[in-house]
Amino acid sequence: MLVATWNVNSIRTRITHVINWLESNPVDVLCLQETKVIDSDFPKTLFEELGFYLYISGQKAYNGVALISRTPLEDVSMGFASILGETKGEKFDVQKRVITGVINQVRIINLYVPNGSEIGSEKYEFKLFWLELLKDYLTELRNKTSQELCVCGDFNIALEDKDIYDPQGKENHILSSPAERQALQNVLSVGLQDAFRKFTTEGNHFSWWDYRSAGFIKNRGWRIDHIYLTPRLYEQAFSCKIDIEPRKLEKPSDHTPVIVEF
DNA sequence: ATGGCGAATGCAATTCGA
Repeated sequence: MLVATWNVNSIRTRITHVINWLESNPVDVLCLQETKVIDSDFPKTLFEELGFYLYISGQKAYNGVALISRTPLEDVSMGFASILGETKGEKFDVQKRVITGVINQVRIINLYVPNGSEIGSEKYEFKLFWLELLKDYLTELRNKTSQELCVCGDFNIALEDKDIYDPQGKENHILSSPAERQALQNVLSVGLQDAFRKFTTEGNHFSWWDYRSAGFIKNRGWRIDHIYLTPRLYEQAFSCKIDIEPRKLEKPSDHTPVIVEF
């Protein structure tokens, strides 16, 4: 089975790139982030014409996640509240950042982790708290089902220095501060491993490049889009790659897809 | 240190992303 994750930075702007990519990259499930559109305006038709099933959770202008699947998914749900209950999850679900569904007894979880803006800001504190809630969400799913988890998305965190083009001084930078890394490590402690790092240990592999200052041309990138797997699935994984080709196109997303095969 | 680029909103200029 092939599962991919891609922050498209607006599905309406990127629709042609995504459709073309799916035609040459026959994945079973594609996890999209930053669709930036309300559900009624999501461009479904082109996907449906290719035979895909769509599960979407969007909002106006910001955020938004979607699962594009070749076969129907089971037990689809949106947001933290669907798993953690209204009192714990509800106020966080105003921002559409979480969607999950099951295929072949594997639970795909598609996440758009908050960016955090600046260290110490209100949004930074929100990001750290959101990650605590994510741990509860994953713990609950681990405890109440025997499903293996495939946790995909834009995590907005570079976990190691080698995930940054120039890590010097980046401990004071959003996406790589010690508190963010610790928060993600805490999430992973529920029993998740980085599929990409099973196959590639060296640095200089990135999934996001800034539009500004010719970030991609200069390969000034960050690896912030990840696929994490529970142990049995991790054992079964036989490839995990970053496809930088879509980042070379006209009017690209600033992120590029990551694909796992298991 | 700052700003740079791109998208959405809504129709100019601002907010947000990472």
